[in-house]
Amino acid sequence: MSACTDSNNLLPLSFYRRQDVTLIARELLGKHLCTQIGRDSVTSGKIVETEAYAARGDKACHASGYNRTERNRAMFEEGGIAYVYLCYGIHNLFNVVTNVGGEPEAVLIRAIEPTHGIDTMLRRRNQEEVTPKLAGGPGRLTETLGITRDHYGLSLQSDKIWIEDHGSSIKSVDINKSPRIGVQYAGEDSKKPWRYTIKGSQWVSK
DNA sequence: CATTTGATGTTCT
DNA sequence: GAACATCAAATGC
Repeated sequence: MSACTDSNNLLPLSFYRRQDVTLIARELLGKHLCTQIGRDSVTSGKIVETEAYAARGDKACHASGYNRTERNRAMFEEGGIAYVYLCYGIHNLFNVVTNVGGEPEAVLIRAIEPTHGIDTMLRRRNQEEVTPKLAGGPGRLTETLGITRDHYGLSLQSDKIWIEDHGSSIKSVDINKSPRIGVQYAGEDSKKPWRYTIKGSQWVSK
């Protein structure tokens, strides 16, 4: 068993295939994102920051208006797979595809609190000690976990990337809601409070 | 400290 | 050719 804890904790496909992406984004807080890449040990951390995106009524979404492109094709699939894309020519950003097929919605994972495989994560990021810079921010997080576009479209029940529920759910009162980062181009939709963080966590991006 | 800039490569117009 | 769901290093106080 290569999982960081117990495969009984694996998030089921039914979690991803629900119709409310902002609910899923909030419920992903406190879950554990895990990877096992190549011959490296398992690396994982607790999700502390997410953002929701939807094709319907959200100009910030890559699939806004149900516009199909080569890049966003994974978002049109059934929920429960990875949508990874290159941002600013440098960074791979990792999203969880949600909802049913043909209804493109996704949750961008923006920060984790590192928990397992610390040595491997420090090596990947060329860091000496664990700080919020290690995995706080969507580009840092993928580098820390070894996620690249090679994992585009990969199932989140695969043995490379998966998400576990360790039983803690974050209460609504403990979630901060704010506008999403870097989406001014979306006009009015940039004001939607679809960025979610765990209140008081030192691990969220700055 | 805060703010600016340079890096980098797809995608879409 | 412009824009881009970013980051680290350099510069300005």
